[in-house]
Amino acid sequence: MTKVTATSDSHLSGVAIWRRIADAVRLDIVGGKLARGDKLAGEMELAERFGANRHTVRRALQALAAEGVIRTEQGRGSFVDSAKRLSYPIGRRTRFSEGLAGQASELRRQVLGTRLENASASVAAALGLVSGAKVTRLDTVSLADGRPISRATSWVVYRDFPDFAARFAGEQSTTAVFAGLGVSDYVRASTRISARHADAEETALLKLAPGAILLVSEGVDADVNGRPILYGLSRFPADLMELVV
Amino acid sequence: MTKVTATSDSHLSGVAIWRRIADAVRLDIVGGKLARGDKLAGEMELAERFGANRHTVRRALQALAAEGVIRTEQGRGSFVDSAKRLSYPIGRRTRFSEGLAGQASELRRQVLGTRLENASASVAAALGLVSGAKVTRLDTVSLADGRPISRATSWVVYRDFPDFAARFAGEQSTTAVFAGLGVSDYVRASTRISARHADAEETALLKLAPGAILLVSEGVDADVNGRPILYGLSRFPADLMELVV
DNA sequence: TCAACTTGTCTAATGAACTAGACAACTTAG
DNA sequence: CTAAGTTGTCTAGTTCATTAGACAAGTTGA
Repeated sequence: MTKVTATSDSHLSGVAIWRRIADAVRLDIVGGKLARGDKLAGEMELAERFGANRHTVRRALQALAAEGVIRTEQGRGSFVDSAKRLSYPIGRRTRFSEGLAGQASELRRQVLGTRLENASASVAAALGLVSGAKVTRLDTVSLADGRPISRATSWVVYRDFPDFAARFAGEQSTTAVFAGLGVSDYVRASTRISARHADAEETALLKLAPGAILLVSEGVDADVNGRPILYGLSRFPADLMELVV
Repeated sequence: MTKVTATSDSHLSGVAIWRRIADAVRLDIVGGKLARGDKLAGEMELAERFGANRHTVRRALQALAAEGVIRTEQGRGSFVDSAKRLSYPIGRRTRFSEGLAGQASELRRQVLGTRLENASASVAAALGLVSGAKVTRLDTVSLADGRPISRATSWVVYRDFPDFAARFAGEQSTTAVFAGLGVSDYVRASTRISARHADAEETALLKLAPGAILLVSEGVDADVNGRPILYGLSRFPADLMELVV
């Protein structure tokens, strides 16, 4: 378990001690050191381990209980109440549902909306367009067993696929939509991965605790001729997901 | 620029408002929205944008100035004083120095130490050993232009490469060490990527602000026959680095 | 039943975080 | 030079984070 230097520099970090303790304990759980049903150390022992007060530890445990990660019972202790992280595979043939099959019993992609917009500098660069060119934007949230696990935004060149938005309403899968538009196959041309804190909108949509960390995956899909067809920006809660290359 | 809902839920997140503002502004800088030398919005405008007090914004800017990300001048404003994120390539032939060549003028790997230890459950599983088998552990910190950009730990099967630790003292590159041990080529068999907050030791070694986010890359290198030879765990400051697949 | 150990709840005190307002000091454009 | 706009620095008050100690309430095993 990771040690947190408590009192000395909590005011320098801007991150409350109870949150750092909660993060450390959650890491042991989603990282596999503690399995579902395991008993956590007692509040006194945790307080000593982190060099903090028992009340501070209690606040961390309350946050984890509110997230559904642990469950606390008076007189007995706290127990792990969640599973390991899901692994999202990334490769040349990244497909959403195939990769997670077997790790969750129910996968669903929910469309937040589509709209036509002018490509920003970064979107235009990724798709090989001039800045301001028309693109179709698709916003989605994906759920595994009812729990949100990713927030994705995709941009498609409007000139090449004017029907993209309309077709997506009927189909649930990007692969199927492109198949209907004459693109029988596509591959991931490049992927960039970074990490940051979730903003307010992401916190709400992904039902996260405020201040949660996101893994951000940014990539371009290209057809068999290497022409860019889709630019995607996916955000995964780092506590729930890991990316496997 | 990302909006932060300020007063309403700062106490629920455990992350101070000034830190969230600092993170949002830093994200605009390392993400490329603001270039070196650009002028930031004024303190009043930032305060309004984030729904916070000017004093709170000032604290965020002071933190960024202390990190060396911006520079503030009385009567004039604040200016960007740092460059974009470095991109670390990940693929079947991940090599440290090759990938970053051209992005920094000086790359250095510093050996913190080597030691013989018994494989933990996760290390044993990755290398295909029984738990407790002897492995050589190597701890390093890498620097680009004098700035720490990664903290890595590697484990090598002792039985297969008993001289690994000794040889690493002379050579600076893992590739060169394996070449001297008869492994002419090796490839990355698998990579898992996650993200979390830095702990106290990582914060110190990587010279980070407390509470910084790390990208964690975990992978196994295998020789041409597919036999695992090295298990590596690398941690990159998410503000300085992104991973490119 | 009893003793030891667990979590739950209360009071109290200190310091940091945040807000609010005012004014000084500096820079720039007119 | 002047006016407008910028950052720097005070004071003051409220809320939250953290510590400390004490005791209640539930669980477990001897």
